[in-house]
Amino acid sequence: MTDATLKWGVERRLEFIEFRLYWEGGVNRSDIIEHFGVSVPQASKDLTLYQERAPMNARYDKSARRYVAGEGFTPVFLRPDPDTYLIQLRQLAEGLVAEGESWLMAPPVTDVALTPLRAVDGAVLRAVLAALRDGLSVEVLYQSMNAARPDPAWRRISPHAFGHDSFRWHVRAWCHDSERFKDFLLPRILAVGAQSALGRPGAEDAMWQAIFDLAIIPHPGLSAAQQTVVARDFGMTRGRAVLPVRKAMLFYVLRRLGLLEDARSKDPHIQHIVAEDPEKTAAAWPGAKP
Amino acid sequence: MTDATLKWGVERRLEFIEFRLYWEGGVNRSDIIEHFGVSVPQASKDLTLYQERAPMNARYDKSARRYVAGEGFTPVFLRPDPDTYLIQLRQLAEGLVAEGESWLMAPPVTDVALTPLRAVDGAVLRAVLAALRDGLSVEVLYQSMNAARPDPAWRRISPHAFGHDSFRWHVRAWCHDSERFKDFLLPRILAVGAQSALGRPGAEDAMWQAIFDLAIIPHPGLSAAQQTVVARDFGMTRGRAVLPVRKAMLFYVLRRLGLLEDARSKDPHIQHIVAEDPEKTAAAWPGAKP
DNA sequence: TCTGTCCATATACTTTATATACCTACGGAG
DNA sequence: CTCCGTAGGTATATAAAGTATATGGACAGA
Repeated sequence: MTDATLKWGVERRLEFIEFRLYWEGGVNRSDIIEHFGVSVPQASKDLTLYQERAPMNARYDKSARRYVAGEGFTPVFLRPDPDTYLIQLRQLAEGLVAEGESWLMAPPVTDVALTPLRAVDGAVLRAVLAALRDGLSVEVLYQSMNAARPDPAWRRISPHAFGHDSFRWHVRAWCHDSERFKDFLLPRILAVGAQSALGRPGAEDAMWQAIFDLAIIPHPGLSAAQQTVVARDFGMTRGRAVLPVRKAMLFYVLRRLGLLEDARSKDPHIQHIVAEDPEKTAAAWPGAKP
Repeated sequence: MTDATLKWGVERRLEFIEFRLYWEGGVNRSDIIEHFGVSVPQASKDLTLYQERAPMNARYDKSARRYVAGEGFTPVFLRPDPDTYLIQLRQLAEGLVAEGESWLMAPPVTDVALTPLRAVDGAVLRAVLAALRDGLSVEVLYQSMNAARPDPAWRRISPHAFGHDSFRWHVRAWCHDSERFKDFLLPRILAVGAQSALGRPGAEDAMWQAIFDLAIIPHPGLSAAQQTVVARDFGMTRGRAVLPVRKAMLFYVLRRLGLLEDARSKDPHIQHIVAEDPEKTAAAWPGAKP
């Protein structure tokens, strides 16, 4: 029993073996050889080592000629969390990783409704990250939706945080021109210029720092049984859930949940939830955003 | 010049060095030691090797005591794709990976509007994947939203594909009870039972196989300049974009894009796009879905 | 100037992995 | 039923990778 700590590379291979056993039902010696480029004997050794470390998890099926997951499988090298699988499936479906790099051997046919748009420029992202990291401001050529500025214009921003509206990436930054904290869509930053001194630190961004507790309940138009199901879907306790949301992000959360307009007047079979207090909710976000 | 092919583990470390240089601006020997658990001399060797393989990319800043990215940085071990960074940032912000496992050293403050719900049961996912992979049906205890079945009930399904509505995971399956192809929400499958023979293959799922070409245009209520910006946001050419969508996924795509109700009557500053042909679009999806 | 912290490198040693070879067990084609 | 082909296991010698330990240089800050 070598209880010694394993090398990083070996541990990755054992993790791979476990992943395949757990989620794909089985693993082959050749899988390891292909994925990690190791030799035949080394792959055999890895399988032997895995069986030492996790005795009941792998069982050789002579007929199928591969290792299959044992009955009382208890993961040792990875969390038995469905997310470890579903993240990879989603990335594969969205084309973010190549088939060969993924740990999924035989992924199911998968469709993702509306893969996020990916039009961020690498140089832009690097420059914004650098400014944020170093506590500086940076000039950006920004395409605003503001009717007063139809063409892209240079402005100086002091970025302090990133936000994702489940569709696109934003930068939260102090705008030196309008002297306000604002959201800037990363794909609308067309070019970057020079760095200089910081405008205002993120700690002063009141809308970013303030949290609004968004209370949601099942749509009252649903039957009692249906409301129970919706409550379970959204992890509600006693028929309500409270989501703490930054005020700067509230618009995006409400849009996502379909709560921008009057949710109670929508078809409850489409719009499953409503805001508990629509007026307070509507008052919490200050007008339309980009 | 050793042009030999590198070992998997070494290549991962060089990739890590490149990632840190490119996205975080610099890398330390100790970063490598901490992340991969190698010795001090080995980390030095890796840095030397990286400089051999990618001559202009790393430059030692004696003052800052770390390697920083060179001027004409040209990635060798990874794609200069912003997604490689943003995926990790998002996973970190959603708590899907631990801070230590991530390759991000100093991630910016990040907020994600509404992290996806994660209530899928591991055993359920494994059983559904197994049935799908082996071409079998499986019994599931399903909590329907159907008013006729308020309580969870056992039914048999033959799964053939996965779908993600950008919020939750679904399984597309033949339902043996209602004798139709349907969507089943993974979090609403409470338990799984025995496998048996396949009902109908996925090839016969007409709504899944059929593609609807969803044409979108900028909201006509926007100014011409704003419409141009929106067109750019959505990757439109000549003011329109066509998204090929499976009919089974159309409901989710339309809901996501805010096109379920009459988009033209909404505030164009919130609802940026509309369907080019709303009637054809409305006709393409058959009524409300779960 | 001294100290602590980075980085680089040299030597001897240990561990890991490869190449090559040979063995067993199973399923299907002839 | 025998003969392949394939998938898995193992043994030995050798090459490669990595460790432990020690030495030295450069720089920032006290």
